[in-house]
Amino acid sequence: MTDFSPQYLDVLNEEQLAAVTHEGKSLLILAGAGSGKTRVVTTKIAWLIQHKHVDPYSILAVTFTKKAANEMKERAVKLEPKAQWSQIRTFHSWGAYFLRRYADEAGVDKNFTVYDEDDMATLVSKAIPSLPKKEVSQIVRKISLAKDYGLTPASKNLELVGGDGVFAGQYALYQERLRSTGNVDFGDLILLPYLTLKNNEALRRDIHFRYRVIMVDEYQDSNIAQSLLLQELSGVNENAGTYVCVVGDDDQSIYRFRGAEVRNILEFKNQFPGTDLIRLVKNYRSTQEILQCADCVVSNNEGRLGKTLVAARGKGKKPTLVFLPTQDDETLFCANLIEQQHDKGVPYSDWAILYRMNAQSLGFETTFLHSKIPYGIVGTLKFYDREEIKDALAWISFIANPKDEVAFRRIVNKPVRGIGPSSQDKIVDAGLGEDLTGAAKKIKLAKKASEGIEDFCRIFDELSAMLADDEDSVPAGTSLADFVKEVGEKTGLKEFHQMQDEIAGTQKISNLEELANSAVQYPLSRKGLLDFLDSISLDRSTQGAEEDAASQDKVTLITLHNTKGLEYKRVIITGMEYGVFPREDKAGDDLEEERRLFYVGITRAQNELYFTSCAMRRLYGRSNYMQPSPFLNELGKGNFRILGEAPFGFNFANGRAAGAGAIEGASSSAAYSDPIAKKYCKGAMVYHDDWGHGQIVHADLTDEGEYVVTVNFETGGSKKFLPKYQSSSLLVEGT
DNA sequence: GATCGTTCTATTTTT
DNA sequence: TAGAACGATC
Repeated sequence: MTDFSPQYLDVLNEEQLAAVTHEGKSLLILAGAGSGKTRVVTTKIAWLIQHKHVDPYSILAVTFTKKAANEMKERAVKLEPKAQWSQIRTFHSWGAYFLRRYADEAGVDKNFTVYDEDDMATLVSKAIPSLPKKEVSQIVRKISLAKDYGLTPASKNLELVGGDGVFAGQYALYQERLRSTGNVDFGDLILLPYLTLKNNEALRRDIHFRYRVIMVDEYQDSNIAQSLLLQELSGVNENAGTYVCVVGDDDQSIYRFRGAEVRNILEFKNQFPGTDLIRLVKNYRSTQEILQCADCVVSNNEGRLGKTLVAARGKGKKPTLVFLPTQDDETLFCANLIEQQHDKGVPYSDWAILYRMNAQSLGFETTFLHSKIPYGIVGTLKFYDREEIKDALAWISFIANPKDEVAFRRIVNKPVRGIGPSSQDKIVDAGLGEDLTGAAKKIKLAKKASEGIEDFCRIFDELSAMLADDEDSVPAGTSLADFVKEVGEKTGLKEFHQMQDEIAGTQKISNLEELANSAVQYPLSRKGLLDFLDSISLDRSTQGAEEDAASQDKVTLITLHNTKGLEYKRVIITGMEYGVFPREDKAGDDLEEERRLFYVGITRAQNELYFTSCAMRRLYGRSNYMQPSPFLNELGKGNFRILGEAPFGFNFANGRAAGAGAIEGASSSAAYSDPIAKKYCKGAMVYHDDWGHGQIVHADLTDEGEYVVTVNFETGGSKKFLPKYQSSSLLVEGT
């Protein structure tokens, strides 16, 4: 490799280059939507290794989603193969890595698995008996939030998450019970590394010695605990000299309700003194018209650092706001629009339908099914949330860590082995904090139950015996898939779910097979099993759904939240009504977050953007008169055109609303102000040097924002022209 | 432990 | 409206 070959720097714009080559204490990159931030981060990693001779091993780059982490790693390695030695992973998977490596220091079992919210609920209801289910899930939410805020049961300010003295006690009981299982929950993956580092100076030194560069992507989505962890990791308050670079967009922070704290990004420069700020505002994704709307909307927010995106692409087509009578008209309008464009060669996969609530997808599904428009929904029933998958995973988790009370309870009596809740309680009480199979064998149970336990333990032993203790003794030609398959067979789960399949026509068996297949890349060992479980619990994403839509030419139905990081050629943001978006209980900071969500939605669109708003909508089985979303008034004067009739009394700064019933295919009546467009308008008769006489039957803008017309010639042919470049060969007659 | 009828409730969800 | 959740019953 040549010592100096940064051709990859040539493709960067000025700000991107400045961000890549920045040196100093720390850097905050404010990266607007579509501004090429992944390119900047990956190039920076490559540049540091190649040009600044930073040891790749000493670079840590964290993101929030597995998908983003994979993409970042892949692109960085492409630029600089040595980046494969850097740690590029999600915050939580780094936490899992840290906790396994320093399990003793952190006080967890090396073989821990990660509890999700359901598991947490089971634990809460066992740690605090006789609580109604509703309260249990409330407590779980509060505990999760507390951990996101970096709060322990002993923390003074639990009221930050709405917790009082009672809650502190409940949190403590849960925590005690959780520790006795040896497992961790999601919050622990951040909070425990933070606490461990904070209380262990020697370990902290080691870590500071190891990580010299730390980068965090999507920093606007970080929570307090993550910010605290970053401070300990980097040793910023101890002058450890680590270079910290965070990238984010305060305008795209949409996970406040889950503990994300915009203030992390707003106050970064205070936490990391000497921080430089670079803004990336050149947008390579959307047309100028779309970005204008986005900017107008988000400038209504007060709590922001402020930036205005600049379109690198053409002006484009004005977004369209469509007023419709009912939600059924809304789905029909979308279907017609998509179908109409499809007839003209626009693939279904160009389109995404965005909505605030999952419930809104239903109407679109029905209509699309009816119209035979292929669609895919992002983010519904997740694979790993399915009953049969959870059952199999509970068995696998229990074999990894037989102290796992939650997994034990889930599987011990499924299929029925005569071990009811009271027997389960007896076993768990006797064996809290130890191998529960051992405890189960020791204590005295009813005849039926003890026979069941014998059976259960036999299965456990047989399955455990399949796994190699160390990597060297893994038999050739095997994989963890063999084990997962055997879990289905031996435990009776397969038989159990086969019955369900026959009764309800479900896909449980094939789901179990799919689970086994996904384990094929892991070795048949204890380590392989833990890696497999980690890969599952740390990637609960709606994997594949987006790629699926593109590869199979489907319309994407998706919640606004789920669109973050994605882009589509044509976007329809639906349900633009007060009460739906924004919800009517939103005010202050919450309203600003809703507005950011709108901003995220708008900036997903590359070429075309539509908003739909209904005068009437069924909500919770009731029909309601709706007011247009106040956000529509924030789109900015003249930044969009209107189809349909705005509800009475709703005046737009923007002005003109088309007459009643004027709902039509959006591209057919475009009013372009450009003189060329005026001249070559729809209906005009033209003469072409080569093709003869004809008429303009259609006028539109291309993806690049160029004015394009379709001409039908007397000879029968039809052809598209860009008049801007054809003014001499394509003549308008009668002028 | 399964099934049926009644009652209640109702965002968003990277890990 | 629709689903989950709970209690009563077999």
